[in-house]
Amino acid sequence: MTASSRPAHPRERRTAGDRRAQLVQIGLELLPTTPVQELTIDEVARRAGISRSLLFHYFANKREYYTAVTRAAADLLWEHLLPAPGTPPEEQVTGMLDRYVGWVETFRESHLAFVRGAAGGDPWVSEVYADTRRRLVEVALAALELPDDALRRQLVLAWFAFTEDLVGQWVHEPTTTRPELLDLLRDVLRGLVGDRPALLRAGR
Amino acid sequence: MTASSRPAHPRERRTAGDRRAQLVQIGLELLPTTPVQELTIDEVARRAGISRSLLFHYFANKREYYTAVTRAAADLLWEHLLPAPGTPPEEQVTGMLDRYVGWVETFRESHLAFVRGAAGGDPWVSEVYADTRRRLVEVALAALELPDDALRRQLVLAWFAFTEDLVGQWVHEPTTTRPELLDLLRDVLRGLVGDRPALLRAGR
DNA sequence: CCGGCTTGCTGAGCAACGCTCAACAAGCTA
DNA sequence: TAGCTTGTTGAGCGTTGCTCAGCAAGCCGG
Repeated sequence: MTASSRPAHPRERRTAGDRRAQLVQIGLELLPTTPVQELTIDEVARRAGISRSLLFHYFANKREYYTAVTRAAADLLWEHLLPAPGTPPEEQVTGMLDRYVGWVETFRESHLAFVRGAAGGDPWVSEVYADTRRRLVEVALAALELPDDALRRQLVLAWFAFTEDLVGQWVHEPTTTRPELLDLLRDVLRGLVGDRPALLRAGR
Repeated sequence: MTASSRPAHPRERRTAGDRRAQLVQIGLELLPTTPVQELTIDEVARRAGISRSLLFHYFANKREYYTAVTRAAADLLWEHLLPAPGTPPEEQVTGMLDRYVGWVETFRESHLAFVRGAAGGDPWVSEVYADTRRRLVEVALAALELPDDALRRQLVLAWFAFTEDLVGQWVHEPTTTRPELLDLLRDVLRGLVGDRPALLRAGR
């Protein structure tokens, strides 16, 4: 009123791409403290220094926004896990496992929050991570030089669930050494789908 | 207006216990179609034929309501899985496994919706099912006549995650026969925590 | 310099929903 | 009849997701 008609924070104008990226980034930063679906448009807009309306200019609705955030988180994980091209097959799986545990160790709550959000509630969000997992199965089976029939796919997916759960517990209460954990996980996987499966008696 | 001042549906007065049970029951019926946290008070009250206000008389807030619904679902599962007293130990685990698969086969979407809701999002809801799982671990380890040290607990919990995931996939795409599935799950468990563990090299 | 176009952006406002509160009413007891 | 307990409701408030008409900043052709 007393001052100029310009707002205190002069309106910051960005390109569409920049703004979208910023909003997703803010979502990522809020992930550890807030379940994805409970992010409020108000809070995100406030942190971005924009109006609520603008967020709806970039995302049709709230769900589209937080699925975008979830996808961004899944992509970060995916890129971190993927073996460098040229890695010999036998090292690929151990490498991915090692990096996965490292990832969980580094981000702890943040990652657990992501998994929770991805596992539960909204089907749209679940589908995002389910997609990433499916791609990881392909990579894993290829690295193990095994065919990916339906049964093996299911077993590797279930082994992911096992791994996620176990590593999640382990970072909070390390009941074994890190190398032992890695060996265990690799042995379980080999036992499940390896070419001379110790467990997979149910061949077809 | 034209008729008496009484409402069309004459007010149905119930005891506190009955009303609470009815509301929880309605929540259970809505579970398969709606993620727990997205249940609207309006919808539940409408189905119960009461005002929104009354629901808040029985549950302090929305979360308290849907955790009650979740707990009810978890209790149903728990009661269905528990071995009958007097069952010989070696039959207890196979029996629980058999009943678990039967449960998932029977309720399919309903159960998957429950697991999703329990796994994701709201920590309060997660805790409800986490509690049930912890009790199941105790039962399982006792049935296997194994000590329940920290490592074994973690492994059995992770094996639950494995089982839930695999059975969830299997009911949608049966890649093996039912007995083969049960054998596989039992073998994996034995391999993980048995007294001569095929996989548990990481002893402490 | 001006009109017009594109496009990033906002404010007012609506509808749905969670939640509160004062008060009514049905049944019991005295 | 009076009074107590307790199941129940309607009005209403604040927040939140979402819409819409329109402003404003930069860029263009004339």
